[in-house]
Amino acid sequence: MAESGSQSSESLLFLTDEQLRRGIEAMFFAYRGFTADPDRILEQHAYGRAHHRALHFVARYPGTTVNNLLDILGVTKQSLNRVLRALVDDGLVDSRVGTRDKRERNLYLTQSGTALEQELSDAQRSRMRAAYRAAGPEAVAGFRNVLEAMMDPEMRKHFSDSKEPAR
Amino acid sequence: MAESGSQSSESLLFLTDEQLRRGIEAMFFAYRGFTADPDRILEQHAYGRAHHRALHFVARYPGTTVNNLLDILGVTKQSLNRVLRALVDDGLVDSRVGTRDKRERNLYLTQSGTALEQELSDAQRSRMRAAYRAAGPEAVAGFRNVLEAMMDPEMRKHFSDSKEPAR
DNA sequence: CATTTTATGTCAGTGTTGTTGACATTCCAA
DNA sequence: TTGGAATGTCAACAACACTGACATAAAATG
Repeated sequence: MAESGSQSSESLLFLTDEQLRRGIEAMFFAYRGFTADPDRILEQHAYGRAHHRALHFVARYPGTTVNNLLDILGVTKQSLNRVLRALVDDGLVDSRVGTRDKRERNLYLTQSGTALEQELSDAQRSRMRAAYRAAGPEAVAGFRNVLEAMMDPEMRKHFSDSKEPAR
Repeated sequence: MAESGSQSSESLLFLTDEQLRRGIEAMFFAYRGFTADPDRILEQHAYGRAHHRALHFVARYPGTTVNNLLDILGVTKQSLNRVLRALVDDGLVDSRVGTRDKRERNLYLTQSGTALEQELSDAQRSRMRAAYRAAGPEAVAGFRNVLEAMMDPEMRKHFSDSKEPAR
């Protein structure tokens, strides 16, 4: 991938504290933009980012268990449970007792859950698409490579597995 | 900047929802990694991310005013005030009545404030540097371009101005 | 000079999201 | 049958955001 430039990695990778600081601030400001659109939608439904994250990963892994979500989201079960309960009570998430292991709950989005997840997802994808277009194709690969390198290693599996999952 | 690839932008910028979803998850997981190291340090000092952000931008703009910080951080004055008061009370930030305009407060880091900010900054820069090194120089430019395009336009000024500020 | 606006600080109340700790239930597995 | 895993729930608490209201000082404006 890449390495199409004329200069070697070493000569370009002299990183001043100033350059790193700019990268840090870019993450800060960009993450605000990244969450801004979904936040506005969530507000209308009296939900927060925690609900968005739950909806996202239930949509991503239909039938996932609570424990799997806990691992991905990195919060306590009490915290996740509060959020999931609200979504289940409101009829956005269906929590079915596991067939193989009846202690587990398999989580699915209902029709209205799918609808909200789509609405949130569309908004977030729209901004991501615009940013990708503005930055250009090479930037997209670089963006993802830096982000992946910035993750905690344990999290990388959630990101790396199923490179292009069954579609 | 870039465009050194052999394919045109258009052919590479066919973005599937799947690719966009991966970008979204990359942001989510990477931001967690991005804040993980400072969070651990802050915990020991009974501070949170809000304190880190305040320290960062006071260090970045010594003598800045409360109003300017409010604009950058995008929180309410009550929220910022709580954080600033703690930092001032603990002797990490010096709040001096403005000379030109006495309504304003000019904010500076004290010696111990500088020390903590350095500690936090070092940790965060260290991870950023590692990510940059792992991803390579082309990735760095792409990373920053995508992030900048993802920001809300109003925020871009805080990021773009003083490209390489007086050093 | 009087009035208004601006910058800041503060108090009270509320909501979301996270945390610990404790305890109950269900059920797989040794 | 006992132990432990998976889940759910209750209570309490903390960080960090919010709104609304009010106070003070000083600049700006008429």
